[in-house]
Amino acid sequence: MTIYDISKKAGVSIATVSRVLNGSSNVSPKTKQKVMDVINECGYSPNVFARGLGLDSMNCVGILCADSSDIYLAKAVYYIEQALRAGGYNAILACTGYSLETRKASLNMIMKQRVDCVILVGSSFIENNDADNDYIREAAEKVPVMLLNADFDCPNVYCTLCDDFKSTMDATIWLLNHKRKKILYLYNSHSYSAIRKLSGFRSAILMKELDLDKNYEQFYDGPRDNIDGVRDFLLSVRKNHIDFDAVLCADDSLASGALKYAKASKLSIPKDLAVIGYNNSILSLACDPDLSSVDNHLEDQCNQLVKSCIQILSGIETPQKIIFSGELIERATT
Amino acid sequence: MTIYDISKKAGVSIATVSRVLNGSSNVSPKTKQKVMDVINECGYSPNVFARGLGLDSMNCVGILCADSSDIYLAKAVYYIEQALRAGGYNAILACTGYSLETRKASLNMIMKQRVDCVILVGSSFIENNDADNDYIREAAEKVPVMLLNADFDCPNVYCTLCDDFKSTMDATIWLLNHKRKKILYLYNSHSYSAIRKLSGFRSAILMKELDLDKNYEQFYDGPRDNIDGVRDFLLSVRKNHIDFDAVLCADDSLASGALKYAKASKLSIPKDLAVIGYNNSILSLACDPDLSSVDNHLEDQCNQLVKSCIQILSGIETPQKIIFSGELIERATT
DNA sequence: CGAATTTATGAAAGCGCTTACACATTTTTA
DNA sequence: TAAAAATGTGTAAGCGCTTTCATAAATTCG
Repeated sequence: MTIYDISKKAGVSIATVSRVLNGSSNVSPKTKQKVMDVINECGYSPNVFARGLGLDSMNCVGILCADSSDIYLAKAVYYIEQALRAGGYNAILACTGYSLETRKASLNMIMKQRVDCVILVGSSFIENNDADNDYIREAAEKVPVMLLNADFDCPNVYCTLCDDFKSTMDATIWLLNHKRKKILYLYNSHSYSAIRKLSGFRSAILMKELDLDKNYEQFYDGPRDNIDGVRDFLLSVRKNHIDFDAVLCADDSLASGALKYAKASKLSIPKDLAVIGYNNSILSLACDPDLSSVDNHLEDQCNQLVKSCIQILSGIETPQKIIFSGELIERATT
Repeated sequence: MTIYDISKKAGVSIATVSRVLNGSSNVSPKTKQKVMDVINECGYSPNVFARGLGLDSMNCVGILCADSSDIYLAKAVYYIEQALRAGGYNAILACTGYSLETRKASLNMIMKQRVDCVILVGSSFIENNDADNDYIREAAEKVPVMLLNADFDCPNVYCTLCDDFKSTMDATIWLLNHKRKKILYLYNSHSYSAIRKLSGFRSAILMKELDLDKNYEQFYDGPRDNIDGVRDFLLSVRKNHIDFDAVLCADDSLASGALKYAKASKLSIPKDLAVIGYNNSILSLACDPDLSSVDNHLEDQCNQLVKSCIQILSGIETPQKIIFSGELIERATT
């Protein structure tokens, strides 16, 4: 079933069929209807390859993320895929892992698929050493690059992010205002947003005219979903005589580990220890007690990102940076 | 940069370039090397559309799942995508939702993309009313259909699944052998695997010569990640004078809710109430106490599924059904 | 009402690749 | 050593679509 079959049945040329298929204006209503009827009757749909060859576009965008099984990234990928499909685009997915090399390889692979656009999900795509970000600049020379949760200045790169700096600062201030004296900041990534969060934490400390202390910025270097590992890590931190009455976490899984730590240390939550997570994922409700967490409006961010994406692909001008703000959801751990 | 450019630079015809690109045997080693050198030098890669047009294949498989943000499905999608890519295939992802209509629509959409194969992730794709599964049979007439976690007899359909019947039966028997008298089976789906699990539960009860009681098979009809909803649901079950000393759950999120229920009812775990989850996801470690859960070797299943998939696409004969067995991971809730 | 526009349609030339077929060259066989 | 077979390479015909350009038909205008 090709465009020729349709053109024959409808008694028109293939050019006309193609025109109605592509919504060209120069077709008379009668002809259009006639062709549409035949198309529906035959259940015809054009061959994507041939169409791609002609248009050099497949109505397809590439979604890259480090690890689509990470709860947070999985949510993001889901929202993005849904929004893309609602907008008439297909999504091809590639998980890159966290290393620069594998990311480059994945991006190349995706670009070869002639996607109309790539969406990079997660700030781990941006390296702190700016020279290492050339791979993104190169991609942006060919197609629009959308970044979720990262901030990157470059033509043809569009960012949608949460103001992690402010959210973390606010959460820290909130803790300080609620009588917490020694807040431990716990993080597990050196990505752009992780760094921004850390700065927010520091700024809050300084703003309250307290002293910065590196002992209160702990980096957990284990696998992301190893909750017991986080617990053990905090136990060892405590053993080093670092005393804290609150843990502010860059991620809910870390916070989940912090709760396990509290239990292992027989600390009462939130009396002896306050815990705040980040992302407000399902983990924050699976925990016991229910975890307070910073919600960064992921769904809104994803919808906005895709909206921008589709606008750009339609040739409509679009702001290069859209910033959402986070919100502390107070539950039983604060 | 097209195949013509390469052929000129290498001083051969485009047919020869195409041959080395496709690993045809009829090229002399010298020519092959010469062409490869030019290709590498120019960083050329063939246009996927043109190639697709010629071969009617894009080296791409479609992954369908109801909801890629579900922890379990997200893991599966991740493993599958990784394995596919390692095998040289691209993955296009579509989330279908749980209704038959949206599933059909998504499958149609994916088929139009001329994927070489579709992978249906999760037993929710199989309807209990067999006539409703015709949409899968139709798809299977065009491309191989791989099913994860479902059992479906049909030419060109290949299933990789866990023996949920046996796993659930074993878990039930385990509970009975450990002095639990009144086991509540809690589930939230009518999918194929959910039904299989339920049968496993019933078989165990019967095997121990106990009586089946519908009151001990409770269906939770809320959103999948609403842990508090599960808690409330169990509270209402209890209020109806249904007394139980163990909850066997079809999913970790249900089990997570059961733990919340225990806490709300001031029940001690596992003394007053034993809880077993299913899937052994990250939730089972975020819970308090650590949740016992049935592990169904998801990663192995996914790798096997993709292995089968690639074999089929390479024309190698492959078993139509591969069954893994589950394993109860005992933790603090039993 | 005839000339100038506008609108609707078709013919045909690509898009970049694969591959059947033809042909030239080399190797094997009797 | 000539005939047969195997090997290596090129030519050209698609694959199914989009789109330019030419042309025919309908509309507008002076």
